[in-house]
Amino acid sequence: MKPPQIKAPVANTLIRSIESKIHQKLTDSESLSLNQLFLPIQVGRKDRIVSEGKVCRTAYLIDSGATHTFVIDNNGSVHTIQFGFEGYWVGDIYSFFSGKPALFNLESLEPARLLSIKHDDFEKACVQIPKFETYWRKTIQNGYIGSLLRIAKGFSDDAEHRYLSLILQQPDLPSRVPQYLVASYLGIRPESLSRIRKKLSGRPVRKIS
Amino acid sequence: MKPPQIKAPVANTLIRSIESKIHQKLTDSESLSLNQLFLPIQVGRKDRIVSEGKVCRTAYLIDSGATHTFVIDNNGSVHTIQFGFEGYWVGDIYSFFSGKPALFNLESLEPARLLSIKHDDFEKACVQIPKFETYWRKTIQNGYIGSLLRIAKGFSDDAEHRYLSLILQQPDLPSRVPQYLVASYLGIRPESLSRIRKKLSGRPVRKIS
DNA sequence: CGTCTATTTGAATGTACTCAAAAGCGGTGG
DNA sequence: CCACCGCTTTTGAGTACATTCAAATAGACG
Repeated sequence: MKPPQIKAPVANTLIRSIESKIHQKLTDSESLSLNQLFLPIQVGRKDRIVSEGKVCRTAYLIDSGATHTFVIDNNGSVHTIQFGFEGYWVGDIYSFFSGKPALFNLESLEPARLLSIKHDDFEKACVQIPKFETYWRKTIQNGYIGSLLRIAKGFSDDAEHRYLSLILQQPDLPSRVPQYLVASYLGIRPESLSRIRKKLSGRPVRKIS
Repeated sequence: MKPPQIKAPVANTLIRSIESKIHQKLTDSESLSLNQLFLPIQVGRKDRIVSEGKVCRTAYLIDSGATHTFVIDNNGSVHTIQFGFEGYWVGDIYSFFSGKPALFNLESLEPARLLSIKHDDFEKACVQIPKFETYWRKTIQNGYIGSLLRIAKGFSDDAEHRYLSLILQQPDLPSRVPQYLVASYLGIRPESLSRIRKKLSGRPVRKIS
């Protein structure tokens, strides 16, 4: 529950992420200030980072590793909202900003290094470093657009097409994420994804020798 | 294509929207500056405001009326991304910020009055009036959270439950939006929604046994 | 190696879809 | 005022895709 803190300096994943998104360099002073506000943490495999129903006023930028954000429905089924990889912001944005109980769960899929920032420090960063605020606005705008597109695609395409366009966009996803979670992201059952893959491969995956 | 401009002063829908969201009052000077950046426009019924594939660097705050944002898939079917009512921001956020062709279409459902702002003026507003920037960040954060929730709900619930929770949240929606568009929002065909409604109406809320 | 989890496969079921047509509703003009 | 027209909603019959339940197989890890 309480991940060990790391003493090592903040990786420049954060700085690189900001500079590439706002197309500007940060001054050394700005980088230093930001580094002081972020705290690197290390998590293991399948560690729960945020739990639905509990307040979490920390946001995380993934330095390395992978995570998934999900909800659990009345039947106990997992539904993946988002996978996170290097450079992704994860956490429960609702709880982070409102201070109310989180809507989603966040877990690591593999050992991961996260750059964490508390809400108060986040607000400070926005005030002290305007470039950071700009960076955040762009980040969240992109996230919003992405989720709208996902809604649109979810309607237009059947599961097979959704799977194909997913692995087209993120070819390494199947190798980093178990298949049943990919299914939960696509909104189908693991069995259905298995059948879709079988159909796409044209023959039983296993019996070719 | 080119809606008539209105000479009347900007309604205080904008000011009220900002003040209620940031929990602060605007000064007269701030209100005045904002009013100068927004241009009210009037559109009729079923007027196209933004078209997929065309750049639209204007955003709209609905003063009165209703809109819908949608995509059209390969089969020519309409899929509703969002309905807009009084106080909602509408437009293609992707095109607005990136300057690239819009991903979505925007149409009025009934005659509507919109407060429009061009991208350049939007940027000015963010710089000149920090409260506006805060307001915008909260607005877009809420939009993002809402779309994530919609994705989550879309998975967990079947069409009947999605319909029920929709009319629970927005009871007046069926009276303002044609049923086939409600269906397109729920991700089902009009025939299916008709059957769902029939089933729900045919079944008493509480069966006497 | 054995255990646990993940994936695959089979068979029956169900929900929403397609295609087709009828009925309802609202507005307009004769 | 009524007849007609276009659009929306309803209904019917057959179909497709994904689900559920159940079980076998494959893989990962200690």
